[in-house]
Amino acid sequence: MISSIAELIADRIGTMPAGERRAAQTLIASYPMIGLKTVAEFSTAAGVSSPTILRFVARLGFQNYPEFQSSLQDELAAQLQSPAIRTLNPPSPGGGTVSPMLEATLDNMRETFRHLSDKQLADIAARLADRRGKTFLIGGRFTDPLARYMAAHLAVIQPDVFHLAGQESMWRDRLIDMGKRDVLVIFDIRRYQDSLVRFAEKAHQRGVQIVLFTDQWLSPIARFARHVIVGRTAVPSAWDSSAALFVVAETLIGAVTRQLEADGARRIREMEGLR
Amino acid sequence: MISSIAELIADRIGTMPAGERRAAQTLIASYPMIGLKTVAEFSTAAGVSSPTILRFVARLGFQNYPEFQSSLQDELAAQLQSPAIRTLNPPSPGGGTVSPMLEATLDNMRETFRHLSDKQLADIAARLADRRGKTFLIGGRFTDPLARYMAAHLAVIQPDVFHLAGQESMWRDRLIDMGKRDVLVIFDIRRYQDSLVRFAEKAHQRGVQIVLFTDQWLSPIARFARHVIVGRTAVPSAWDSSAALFVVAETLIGAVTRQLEADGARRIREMEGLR
DNA sequence: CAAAATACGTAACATACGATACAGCGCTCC
DNA sequence: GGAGCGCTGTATCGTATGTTACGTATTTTG
Repeated sequence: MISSIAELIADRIGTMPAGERRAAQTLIASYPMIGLKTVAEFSTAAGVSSPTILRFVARLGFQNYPEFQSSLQDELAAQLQSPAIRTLNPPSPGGGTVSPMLEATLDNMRETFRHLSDKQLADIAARLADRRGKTFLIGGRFTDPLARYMAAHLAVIQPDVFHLAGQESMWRDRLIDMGKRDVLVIFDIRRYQDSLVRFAEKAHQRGVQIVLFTDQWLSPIARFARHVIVGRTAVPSAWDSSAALFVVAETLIGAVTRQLEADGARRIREMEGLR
Repeated sequence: MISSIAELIADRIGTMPAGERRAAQTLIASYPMIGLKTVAEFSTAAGVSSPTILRFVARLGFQNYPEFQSSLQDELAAQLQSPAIRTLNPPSPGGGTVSPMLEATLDNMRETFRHLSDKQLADIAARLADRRGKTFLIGGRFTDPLARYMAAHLAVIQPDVFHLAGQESMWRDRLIDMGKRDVLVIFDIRRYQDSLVRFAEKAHQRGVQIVLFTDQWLSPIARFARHVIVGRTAVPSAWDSSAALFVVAETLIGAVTRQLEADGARRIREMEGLR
């Protein structure tokens, strides 16, 4: 059952030639506004020629372009009347792989933030923004990209941000640079890595403040951590989801940025200048 | 402060002559759809002549009818971007001041998945699971961690998965290994990196199938991409959010895993054995 | 009540828009 | 490697659309 043009496109995009597919993607990207404009505007937006646009709408089953536009308008009108509508992506029943995953992820995030107070986040942000020490970030097998992501952003707004990459021996040697003014951000979810635990313990012994991102079963590193952020990870998949932790990380990045606004803005401008 | 055309009309409808007032009322009655149609349709719907419609829009301050329509469209687009979800979603229960960051992120994900059909994801998953070629992943300055995250997972369930890291010259040389059976997954959001665009173009010329993760402004790489995934990135922060793309990536990882279940399970067991 | 001013519609006009014919190109399949 | 097919863009065409001029109707004002 196909009720919306968006579904129609999704259904047939596979059988379309390259040019028309670009038209389809462009339309979906800013659905449905582009389709309400003229053929010329649509075509330049998609980077194809006008006839390709017309062939595209013809392939969707419309006799001409105005008919296509009317159809889009009707859809929009219906949508505006009952705002709760879900016509774009019907709640894929049964075998649908998307919705359960998305729903679970959204739930995870809500749950994660429910157990996370503003004060906690503010404290951690303040710690990360306090520039008397250095910031180190590291993660496990699947979570190291989160550490990198956070490091990439923090490094823009402040100096002395280091992502610990490569071999274990590499970053173990960096311990010598770490002291009690420094912060170590660790991402560790099941199955917890021994190497990370050992590393965290040694860092802790040196007085390093540890901020731990982990799952609801708590990495053993929690023992040594000054701040623990617990993210829900359960999703209907063979893998655990790090999405909730990712969002917390982004939130923290935003908070730290705000705190360093004065300094940060200058740094960012300087960096822009350097590029 | 007048921000919408509807307000503008309400403001001036008192000073309008009879015919134009009828036009105004007709427009308000089925706002804004009638205004997107032709002058002729508008005029018959209002029971007046075309020139009256034109005088009406002129009185509102527009130079001509198309300009008026564009304005209506912009308004609609803005309305669609921040969906009525605000009204659907109870404003964060529990009284806790949940960060607007989280709300925006959740909205972004819902919006992102609204524009993403099951079929589209299934197609991409099938392509990634098709093990006749290799899979390469790469990302931009802030999105490369997403590429790494995806690569880390895919590499567990199938061979020939490569994350392209390091210097531009490094991965440019890998082009020689790429052919038309191979897939290149690229993450690229504003501000789009020239180096990535060039790389994508060369890969495309070699017949490599490109899967692009980008934002709603569409990286120029969309030109060369076989599949384009559009994620919303707007959040109340100095940075754009990649969280929606992250969730899509996780969803894809899950889908590919399911498709490779037979092979994948064996591989995973073997790997466990090796650890 | 008369006269002027304003409002409105009819009809002619020009433009910009969608549609089409055709040629070049790349791709696939013998 | 060659022949055929399908896709795409350029250029052209017809037309629907917005626009304007002008005459008639209606209201307003002295």
